[in-house]
Amino acid sequence: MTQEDGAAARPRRVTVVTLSKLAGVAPSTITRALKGDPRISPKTREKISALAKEYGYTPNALARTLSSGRSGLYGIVLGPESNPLYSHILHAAMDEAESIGCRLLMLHIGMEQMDEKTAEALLQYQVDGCLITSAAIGSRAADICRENNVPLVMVNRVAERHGSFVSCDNRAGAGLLAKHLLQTGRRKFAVIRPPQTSSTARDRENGFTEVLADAGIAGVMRLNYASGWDEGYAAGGVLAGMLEGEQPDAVFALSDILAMGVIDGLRAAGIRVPQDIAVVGFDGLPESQRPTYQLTTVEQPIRMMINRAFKLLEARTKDYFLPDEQVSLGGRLLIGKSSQLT
Amino acid sequence: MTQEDGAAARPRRVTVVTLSKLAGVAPSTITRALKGDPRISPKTREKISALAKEYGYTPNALARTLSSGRSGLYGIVLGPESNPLYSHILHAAMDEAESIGCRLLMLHIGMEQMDEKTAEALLQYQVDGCLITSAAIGSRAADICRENNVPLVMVNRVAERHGSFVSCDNRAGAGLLAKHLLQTGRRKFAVIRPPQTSSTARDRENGFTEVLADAGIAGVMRLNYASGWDEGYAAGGVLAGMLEGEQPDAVFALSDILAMGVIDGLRAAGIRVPQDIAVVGFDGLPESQRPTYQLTTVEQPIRMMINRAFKLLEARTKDYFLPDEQVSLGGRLLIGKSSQLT
DNA sequence: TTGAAAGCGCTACCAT
DNA sequence: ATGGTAGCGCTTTCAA
Repeated sequence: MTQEDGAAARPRRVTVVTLSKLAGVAPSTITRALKGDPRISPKTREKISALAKEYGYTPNALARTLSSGRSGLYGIVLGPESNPLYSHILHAAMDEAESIGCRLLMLHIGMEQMDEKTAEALLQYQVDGCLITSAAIGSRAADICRENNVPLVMVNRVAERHGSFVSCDNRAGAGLLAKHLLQTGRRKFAVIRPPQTSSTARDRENGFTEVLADAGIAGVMRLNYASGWDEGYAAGGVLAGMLEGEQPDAVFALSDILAMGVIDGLRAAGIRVPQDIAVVGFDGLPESQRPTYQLTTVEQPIRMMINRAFKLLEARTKDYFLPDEQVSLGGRLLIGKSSQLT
Repeated sequence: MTQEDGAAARPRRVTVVTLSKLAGVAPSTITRALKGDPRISPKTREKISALAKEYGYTPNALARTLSSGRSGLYGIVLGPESNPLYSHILHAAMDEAESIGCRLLMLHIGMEQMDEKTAEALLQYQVDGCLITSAAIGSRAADICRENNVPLVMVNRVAERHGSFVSCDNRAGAGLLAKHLLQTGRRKFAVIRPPQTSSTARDRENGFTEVLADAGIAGVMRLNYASGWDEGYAAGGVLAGMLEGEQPDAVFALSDILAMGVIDGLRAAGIRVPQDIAVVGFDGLPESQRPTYQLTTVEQPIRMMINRAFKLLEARTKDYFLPDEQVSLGGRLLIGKSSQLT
């Protein structure tokens, strides 16, 4: 197919060759000048960058990838859209990507595992690495990545078998919540948790109950509910319907979005929060801090987590065989009116 | 750099050439066989696809793009993460992309305009087109796309000057809301709107007030508030503080997330919704249908909008010079308890 | 029905 | 300090 077909003969995009002819130098000189190679004379460099600007040259990232092996593209996999946490993670990732000059390929959203086909997209588009937040990765998909040296970093969930990850210190954070509830006089506890135990959920639950156990409290009620607002609301209704003697006076919902549902569910059934029951969550979503909730929770340092995750990824892009690295960052206890009134 | 450096000599990825040697045919035959070219004999085709499977061949999308011109990549630009609408749009777009076999490059999130640098990424990664939802595109960025024949389709906002777009019929939808409020006996109206008037906001506002005007109601109160929950909450407080005679008995918040804030703000100030004031929104977010809100609103047919948007994009990928096309889809009125009790 | 070869745009290497 | 050239992996003519 030549230039002459079609109604309008549109100008072909300007490439390094175009510029090289314009400047009367070799293509390689163009490349070097534009990427700031110190061996190029200031004069030549200036002439070339002037030309590049004038002709609106934009490098073709694909061609570059083909010859250099690096695409500047990172894959990202997000958890379900029903949890605002992932919107915030995505936003943080976008900002971080921009600051380090790379782009994000959206691969998957949802609770289900990332499938084989998605993993193949990682290869097809030659991503330099992939950020996995929450959604589990299928073993087949993980194999594909390993076989092809695509670095993977998990955020907000630990790698099941091996791999690098960045997480909030879920155990310690949950411990802070337990201590706070004990200090404010609560004695009868319930944990609302997702039925399938992710590492994150497990750590939060254990961190919570261990502190209680240390304080001599053993019997913690456990209720299984999927992790959305709707399920939390339903759980709130169930808690509200309990007999006087059975009803807990403090509830730890393993995520904020769940906790928000619990609060609404309790209130809809006439239970006062925090007077009758205190509710605490985990994540530190901005939504959970609205006046209607003022949720006591542990704030995950999302931006820092994302920053670290990209650092791990970048390092493994340069050297795939670096050993796995695990980063745990402390969360900050936010005390709101969902657990005490003053 | 040869294969021999590094600790482990990892196998080079299998390519068409690898397969061609294995099968004893030319590389072009591999390409043809794998893409189902009818000229290849069934026997050869089968042998080749068996080999491809056996050796785990994955085509390199970048190399393909370089020679064919099509990347199978679409850019996407989203509005601010504080509005769940965009999470739902993103999810719908992911599903649609999967069903047509392409991938999404996340370009920008937020209210600010998509900048020049982002537009350049469209060229660098040779995207086949770009979906713009809500965030305005800078004129410079639009120029870049036009000059380089990158098709653009807007969703949920009309193109300012020219360009294709898909939107919900905002005027008609808002009209439905007005009619409903009139039918349920409301007579004193307020519109809560964002200070900067987007086309979407304008259409909704006009569609609403025109129906009111037809019913002989002229004096509609207008309050300017940015479009998040927080601002809605503040607006609710302001409405609650109004004098008996001035207070409207029905409020149209131009988006659901804003309406949710308004409801919470009113209730926090002791105003009953819907008894004292009816509140309606626009979007049809799942969040707005929670028992705590049960918002009366107009549901945008998001999945269908996204489907149409991709169709427009695909068509313009094949022929950039197709005329602009505008699609408007009707929204569905959802009547909830935020506007009437029964 | 298949092969050969050119070329997409860029970079890296080896010369000079 | 700069030029020349091969090659990344795939597709697409043109030939056979």
